[in-house]
Parts: sequence; structure tokens; C-alpha cells
Amino acid sequence: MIKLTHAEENYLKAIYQLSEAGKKGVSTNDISAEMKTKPASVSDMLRKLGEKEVIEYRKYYGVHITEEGKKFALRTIRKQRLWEVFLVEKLRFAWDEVAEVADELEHVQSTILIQRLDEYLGFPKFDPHGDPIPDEYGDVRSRPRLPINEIDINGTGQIVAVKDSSAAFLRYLDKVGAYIGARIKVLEKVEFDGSIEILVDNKKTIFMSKDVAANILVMV
Amino acid sequence: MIKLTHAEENYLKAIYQLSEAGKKGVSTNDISAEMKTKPASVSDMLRKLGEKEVIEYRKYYGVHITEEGKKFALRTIRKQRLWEVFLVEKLRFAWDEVAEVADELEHVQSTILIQRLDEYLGFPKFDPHGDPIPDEYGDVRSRPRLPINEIDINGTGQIVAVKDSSAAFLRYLDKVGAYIGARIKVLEKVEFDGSIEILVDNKKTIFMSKDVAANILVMV
DNA sequence: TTAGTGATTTAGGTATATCTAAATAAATAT
DNA sequence: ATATTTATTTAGATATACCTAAATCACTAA
Repeated sequence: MIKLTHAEENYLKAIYQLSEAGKKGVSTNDISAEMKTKPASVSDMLRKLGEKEVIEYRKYYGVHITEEGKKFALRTIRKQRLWEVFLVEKLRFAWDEVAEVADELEHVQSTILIQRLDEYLGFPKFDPHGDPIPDEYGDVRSRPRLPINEIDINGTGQIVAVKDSSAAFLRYLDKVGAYIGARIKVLEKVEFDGSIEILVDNKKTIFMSKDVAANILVMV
Repeated sequence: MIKLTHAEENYLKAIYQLSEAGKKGVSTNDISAEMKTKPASVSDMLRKLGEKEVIEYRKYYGVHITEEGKKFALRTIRKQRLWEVFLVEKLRFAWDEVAEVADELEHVQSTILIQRLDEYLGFPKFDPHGDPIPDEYGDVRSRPRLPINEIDINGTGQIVAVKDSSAAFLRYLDKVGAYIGARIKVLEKVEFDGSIEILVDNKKTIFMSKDVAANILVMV
């Protein structure tokens, strides 16, 4: 049976997520940026992951994740997201505070721990950022969703995720009163600059730039 | 500020616990047995811990933990025991299944995580094995407790801890119906071999050898 | 009081995960 | 078509945490 170290798990998760985002091969530099390590370290790691056959690695031509690799990556993502739900729902963490801690918790090795945690949390299907939690078999059920700026005037929906989940952006959202789960209605779209006015939970109106709107995903 | 690696934390915890048990210097061999590593590896680690001044290390003469070292050890023990409470009370782990998982969880670095976990669990003072949980400042309030074989006939009490917390022993206790929290009464003590008959929760009588009785601690 | 035994340390090796600096391959621009 | 730039890899270094084998220290028993 293949075993991965913590570092290998982290690299593989990053490769999987970069693949999903771009739907093609992932470059050494991309991974280096994502992992905040030097490209030289990435080359080293790619060689190791290639030997373990969780990625397909052709020198100088980037990597593709294998089916086996996807399983490992999805298992790590499942753990990460379940811990994020735990931190937010049970320990009252703010949704922009969970990433660092969840990144440590996700490496705890215990299948039964994750099963029990899942059960304890009521088998959640989405994490606090609205991202889907893969099930035990790696199946992911994603929701159809649109960025706010693509919703028609008077269209309604529920905020389910954000594209940019940087701490700064999440704090901004909290500040203006937008949060995962909020029900929104698009009131007005300004032709000139694409900025948008929305109604949150039928009581508060928020005005946001097109850039912000494009980063907030809504289930319609 | 001093920082310890996971391995250093584990060694320091072991050294602290061996010190408390024996109230004197701890030998390389003792640590090697406790940590299941070779004496040569222990020597290596003692040099490092000595340099970080969490232990006082004189070659060939064993080690003593420093005040600074105690703080670190107690912090690790606090985390370990809080996670054990979580695993047993919230995730329905059996009390003999928690050690391995808690040993991984205890190394997650986040002060706020432990504060929140403590609060979420209702500030427990004892772990599932009845061992006291140090508070944020490293203070430990232990309960007065006696092994069953030192209780007089007709004496009563509540099981609060076990000395030998090996998985095999814990399973044995579960099997005969003894558990942490059980109220007991000593019914009879056989002179010949020191074996003892006790009444558990006013409904079930258990017969146990002197050796078993000596391993079960009762708050009187 | 010294030889032997057991405990402990040192020396040197493996594996992981990072780095910097140098070398080299691929992509781009003139 | 070649020179330049950028991306990537290799080589060699550091730090952690283990190991085995050999050397050395401390204690004890005759």
C-alpha cells in the first residue's frame, strides 16, 4: 500500500486543486507559488510523487494527477473540510480563521476518527466556505452556482461559496454583512462600472464593485 | 522564544512523566523504553533538549526537567487529555482507543484551538482515564485516591483512574463492567492471596486479583 | 582495586524536506 | 534562426529524527 508523508499529502492536494482550476497540466512554478516553497523543492517532490505513481511527471512539461493520486487528494480534502466545519460550527471559529488549524488537523491519520467526526457533524455536504465535502468514496456533489455579477436584476439566491478565500476578503465580507448561507437579491447593476447593489436577508442593502461580486458564488 | 518539534515535545512529555513517577533523575534507558526508540537516539535528543534548556543534562548521569521544561510538558499533557475527552465524550471512542489518535492531535499548534476546545468540553478537570487536566497555567488539581486493595472492607468510592492504562487492561475492565466513574464498595478481601470482591454500582459483584485491584484507583 | 558488565555516548549512515547557486532546457522575441 | 529570457532541474548544503556498530564510561563484585 502506498503511504504519503504530510508534505507529500500537501503537495498532492495542491496539484489536484490546481488541476481542477485549470483543467490541464500544472507547472512547477504554479505549485511553488501555491505551496510557498522554492521551485527546486518542488522538482524534488515531483520526482518522489512520480515514483509513487500518484502523479504522471515528465520533466520540463508539468504534471498530471493520476486516478490513484486523485483518491489521496480527495481524502485529504475531505478531512480538511470536515475539520473546518467542526472548527466553525462547534468551536465558534470565524470562517477566515480555520485554514491554518485545519491544515494541521487534516494530517491526523485515523480512518475511524474521520468517520466519527463526519457522523458527529451530521454528515455535512459543504464546508464553511461552501465548498463540497467529498464522501468516503471520493464522490463530490457540487451545487450549480454563479458569481453574483452574472445574476439578472431581481434574481435571488443564497451565498454558498467564495472564489477568493483570502483572510482579507473573508473579513471584508463579514464586515459588510455577507456570509455563507445569506439569502440575497440583486437590486441594481450599474452599467458604467459593473458595480452591483444587493439585498441581504431581506433587510440590508450592500453595494459592491464588480470585482467583489465576481468573487461571491450564489446558488440560484 | 523556544520552539519544540513534535519529537522534542514527545520526549519532553515522557521525561516529565517518568520524573513524576520516580521523583528523581531519569535514565536514557528508561526514556528509550518509554519512547520505543533506541538509547542512541535518546542521547541525541537529550543533547538537543539540553541546548534548549528544557532539561538539565549531565552525560552519563541522567536528566532532570527544568521549570521551563515542565511548562512545555504540561502544555502537551493538557492538549493530549483534552483531546482524549473530546474523542470519548463527543466521538464515542472507547477509552482504550484514544491514545494513538490523541498523540497526533496533541501536536496541533494553536493556542486558541485548545482554549475553545476546553470551553466546548465544559472545562473538564479529568480525562477519561481519570488523570487530571492541567489548566492554562499548568496548574494541576489531583484528587486524593487509593488503589482498591488499600480500601477497608465495606469502604466505598468511585473509580477515577487506572495505573496501568494498557489497551489490554482497559479492555479487561470494560469486560468485567468496571469503568471510570463507577461507584464501588469493597465486600471482601481474601487474606490468602489478597484477592478482592467488590460491588459495582450497587448491582454487580466482581472478583479480582490483588494485582488488578492495585491498578485501579478510587476516590474515597 | 581492578576486571567485567551494563548503560550510555559517539561516529557514521539513511530518509525526509527544505534551501541556494549553478546548469540546462524550453519558450519567446527580434 | 539565433539570442535572450524564463522555467526547471541538478548539485550540494542544512536540519530533523531515526538507526547500527563501535567506543567509552560508571558501577559492582570478587
